[in-house]
Amino acid sequence: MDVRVSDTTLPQKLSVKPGTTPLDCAQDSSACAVIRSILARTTDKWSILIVKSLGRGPHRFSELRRAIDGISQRMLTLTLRNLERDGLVLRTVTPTTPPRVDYELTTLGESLWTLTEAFGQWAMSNRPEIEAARARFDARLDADL
Amino acid sequence: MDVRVSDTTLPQKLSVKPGTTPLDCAQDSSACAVIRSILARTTDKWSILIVKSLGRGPHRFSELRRAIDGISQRMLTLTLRNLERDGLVLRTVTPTTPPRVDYELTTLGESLWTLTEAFGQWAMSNRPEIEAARARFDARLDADL
DNA sequence: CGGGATCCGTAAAGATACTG
DNA sequence: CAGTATCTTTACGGATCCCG
Repeated sequence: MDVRVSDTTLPQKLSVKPGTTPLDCAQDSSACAVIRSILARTTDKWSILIVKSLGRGPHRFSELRRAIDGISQRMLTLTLRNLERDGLVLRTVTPTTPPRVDYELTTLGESLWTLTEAFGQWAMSNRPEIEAARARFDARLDADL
Repeated sequence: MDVRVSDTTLPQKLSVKPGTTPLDCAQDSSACAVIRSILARTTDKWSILIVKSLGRGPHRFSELRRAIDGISQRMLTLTLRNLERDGLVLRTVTPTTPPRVDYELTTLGESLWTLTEAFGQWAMSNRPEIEAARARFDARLDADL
């Protein structure tokens, strides 16, 4: 069922080889669910910011809370628990008074950090272009009305 | 398939000095909100899967709907609109009967695709380790009860 | 076929108060 | 200080109907 596009200029920079279809959700649907759960956990709003913050070394709970603007203590706790559960973050409790809890990235977490860092860099460097695209889109919507 | 993410932007294992705090959300809080909105849009559950599907070339609406298991037509429409608004996806309407709409990644979208692909690869290759960590964590919870 | 509009249930996020 | 528990609120997502 070859469907070609009748458009004028299709960049098509990516070479789509017939045999190579890596990571197709349709053909390995068993793994897909797990992958999706991993992606959902590792790429959600707060996880990215937490991993980013921990990328520069261990931090205490209150330090993270202050570093990540707008996060509630509940979301910080929940997200840290999930990251710990996935083996991305190590939690160290020092039972003093007052208690002290430090969080740090595991080796696995550090490998994830390089990816989130790349994501952050991408967002930073492409911010003007994205904002321009948004403005154009919204302007076109207004014009069509 | 040219998945080079490390060329210029990906920092490999930055040295973690105590004083240096690059990309801190606290010190550039104006940009932080925009970056967060970009990250929220580009890393949410469906966007990643759509970008991944479009990474192998243009697709129609119904193709995407079949390719992405579990997505509703509403979420597909909404997410595609948002991606289009951010300049990541190009929407081409062919006003035939029945109508035909094709979606493809823009150049900006392709640069994002390399990142999501890297994320997917990371999730795939680290899946066993993550599942093991989850099992360990859950087992420890049961033991503590 | 590719949506838009509407209604609605649920689950996640926020705010607040309390505790070891 | 680092959570837990509870309540409220939000918006996410699905189902349905409709139209060009």
